[in-house]
Amino acid sequence: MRVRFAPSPSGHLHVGNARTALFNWLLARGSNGTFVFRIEDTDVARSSRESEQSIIDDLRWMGLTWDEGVERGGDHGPYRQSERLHIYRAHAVELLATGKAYQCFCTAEQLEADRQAALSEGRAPKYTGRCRDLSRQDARRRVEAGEPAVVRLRVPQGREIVFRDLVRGAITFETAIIGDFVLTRSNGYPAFNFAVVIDDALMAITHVVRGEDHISNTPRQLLVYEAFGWRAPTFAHLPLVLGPDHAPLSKRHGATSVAEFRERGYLPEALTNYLALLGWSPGEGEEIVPLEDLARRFDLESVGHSAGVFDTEKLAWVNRHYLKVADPSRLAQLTVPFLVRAGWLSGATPEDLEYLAAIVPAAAASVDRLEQIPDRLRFLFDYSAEQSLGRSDTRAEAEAARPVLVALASELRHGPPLLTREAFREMAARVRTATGLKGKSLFHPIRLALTGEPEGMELDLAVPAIERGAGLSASGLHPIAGASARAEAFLDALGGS
RNA sequence: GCCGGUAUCGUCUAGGGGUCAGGACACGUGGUUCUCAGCCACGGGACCGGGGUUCGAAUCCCCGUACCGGUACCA
Repeated sequence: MRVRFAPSPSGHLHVGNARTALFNWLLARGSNGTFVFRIEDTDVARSSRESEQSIIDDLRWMGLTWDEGVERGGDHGPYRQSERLHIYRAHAVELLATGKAYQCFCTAEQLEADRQAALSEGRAPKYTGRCRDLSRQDARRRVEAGEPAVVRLRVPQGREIVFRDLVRGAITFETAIIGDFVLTRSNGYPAFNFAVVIDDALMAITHVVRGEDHISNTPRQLLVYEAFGWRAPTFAHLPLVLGPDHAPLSKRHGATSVAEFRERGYLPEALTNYLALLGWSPGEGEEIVPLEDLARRFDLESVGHSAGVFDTEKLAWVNRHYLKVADPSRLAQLTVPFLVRAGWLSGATPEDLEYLAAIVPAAAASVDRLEQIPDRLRFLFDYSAEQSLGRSDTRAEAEAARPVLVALASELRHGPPLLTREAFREMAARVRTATGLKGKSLFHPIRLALTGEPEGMELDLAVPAIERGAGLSASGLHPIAGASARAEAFLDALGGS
């Protein structure tokens, strides 16, 4: 089995296309097949190398590597359409020679007028065939005179084109509604339906798996295969990805590109897992299916037939799962850019990474995305007793809890650093004994004094994180005040008795 | 307009001539005796409409309707 993903490099990789790429990749991986990556850059105005590179980066980030294609090579290259122009030209000449295609000199204005006329008369707006019967001599003369020409396929009329779609079954089209479409544009570039067929045929693609928006291109492409006498591949059309309002997913729905999801801190395994289950189901209500399992179990027959709404909430839930099971040091690495952006880290030293690996998982377990981790770790790097007490409810609570704060400061002054959750719990128990307070009236003031925040992660996790951070020296991290210093500062800021 | 496709909780879906129509996300309630988040438990919530076939239709057939795609010298 040989499959391909062939995006046009005109922007970032959209999640809809990413899913198409994923399904193709899964098919190849699951069948020991070959995944070909081709770039369709014949629309010169919209294509760019930057887009191509970003698509490549996004595919690699998702873990979708290709066996043949751009930046990798292979026996069926080149893999960039702009480098295959000579191939399309030769094939256009071939069809011209056999009379399967002809040159057309109609101007854009004529074509538009024909179209309007057809529409107003309720006819199908297809090419009228004005140049269909021009003699070759005439055509050659006009071309030599410098008249711009396109090459059109001579579409046989009165035929029925049927193909068996692996997702939807038999689909039928009448050629009567298909006009003689353009194969080669007047600028010499091939049109989509022509280039695709030549590439897929020459690259020996066996299964064309693409979006549903290509269904009506399929009969045209089948006609091109037929004109060359080539055997057509098997087709499978995937349902589209929609936004919450059932319109095609677009920027106004929020993030739509893989790059954006990466930047917001979604893990690649979460995106691929989510995308695979949008339109395909493993069956028995399974929701978490890692990439390797997907490759083993994915099949086109159980791909759904209807378009799916991209649900960011569900993606977030999947991401949370992978965040919880992610390796701590990987998590630490992935969080670095976000901490740098927050201004709490310049360059991560191995020492910093070790520290982060110990604390980041606790923060990661309670957020949707990596992007939100700095906020959960704010208590480490951005402690300010004054600022905390600036909140009136915090000040009131702290004043009422002065005995706890005094006992806390005293315990911290005399005791060792609280490097473990046990050490913290024992210290808290001593404060409870000293004050006779427990529960909320004990712990909440401690939270306020040591983290500077009314909410946050469990204290027996937060406090050791503070203490370990305070013990760090000469690292790239923003300095972290220790618990004892915080308790003193908090009491100071609270003012006299 | 014409051509093609699609239709199960708000969303992703399982199922499929007789089921309490199952799961997940989201939502609501409760629990986790510091809080937020998380996590756990429980709860409400669906077969597009109309005909037909049948003892029986959400399931099969037909007709509508809605939505999506195409109808280009975009891909």
